[in-house]
Amino acid sequence: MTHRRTTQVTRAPQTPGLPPVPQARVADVQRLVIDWFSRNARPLPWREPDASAWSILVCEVMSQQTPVARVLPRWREWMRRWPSPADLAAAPPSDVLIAWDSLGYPRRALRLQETAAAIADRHGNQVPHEEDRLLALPGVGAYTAAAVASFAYGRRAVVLDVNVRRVLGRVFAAVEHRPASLTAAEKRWAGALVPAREHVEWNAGAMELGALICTARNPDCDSCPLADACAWVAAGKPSDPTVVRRTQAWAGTDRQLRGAIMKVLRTAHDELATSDEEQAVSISTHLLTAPTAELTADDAEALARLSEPIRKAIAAVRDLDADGTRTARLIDDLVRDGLASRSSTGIRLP
DNA sequence: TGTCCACGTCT
DNA sequence: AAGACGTGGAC
Repeated sequence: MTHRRTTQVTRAPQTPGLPPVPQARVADVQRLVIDWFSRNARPLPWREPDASAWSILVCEVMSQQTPVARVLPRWREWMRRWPSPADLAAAPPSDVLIAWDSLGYPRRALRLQETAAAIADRHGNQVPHEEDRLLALPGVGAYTAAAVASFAYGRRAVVLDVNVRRVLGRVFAAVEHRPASLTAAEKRWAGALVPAREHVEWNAGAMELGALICTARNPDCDSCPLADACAWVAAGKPSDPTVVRRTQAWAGTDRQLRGAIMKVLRTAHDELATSDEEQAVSISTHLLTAPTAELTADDAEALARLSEPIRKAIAAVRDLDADGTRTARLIDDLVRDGLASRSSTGIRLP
């Protein structure tokens, strides 16, 4: 501990629920996080010094909503195939969606390709440095723009994801969670905590701490470098009764069924793309949407000609919607949103 | 086995 | 500005 006066506070604006923080505490916490990160950072490829800004942007978009372990193999494949934005912009969307695999939220893949085209066309194939220009790219919001500015270009940015918000909230405000929506006031408050130097290490370290130690459910405070400095620990780790954990409905939702339809299209395209014929990669809409009772012997033969993975993917769709009416409607939506396209013989990836 | 969880962007 | 958006692994 420093022996500076602990009554000295930052110039952070007064923010409801977010206390002013003594400067000395801030300096201690910054040092602890940065030192911890230097010893405990996972050796991820996008953290290598030679990682391109493009590779970092791709990683950040993939990592939205998705754990590192699932991102890693797809990110490697993407970087091998599309090492620059222009490479991705030139790829067929079907290849992009297949390479996205089951990362989830396939719209992110399409937006990433739109972003690649924008960078190739308007930014000389170079990922922009400025947060406001990054923010203008499709699929890039406040978090991703700040993360790229910080991690790819070393700019002093306020990187606030749910991990950082949770760590800062616990350490400085003794609260278990932050409310769902990120306000401008909270961003200003957090911005006052970003050090003038080593801000990249601070940003990355706070995220890493939130991901590995200061987790939402079972924080490993025994291993935490901030345990002695943590207001939440000092307060006895109070749980916040106002926090309602949202449990998204999943079973029976359109999202679930859409995912199953997309899996059919990916599987079919991947396995059947041996010729240029539309027919080869299309799946008869009828096989997906006909009520089970109306499937004919011809339909059964058509199914039998397909490979087992495709049949299983189709069966998954039919299990979720034996009636076929929802499937038909969702296929319309997918086509409208550019995730699928119609051909003379059925439905396929765009 | 299922239930819970992750949590940024867009509209 | 609350809700939609996908998936698989942890518990």
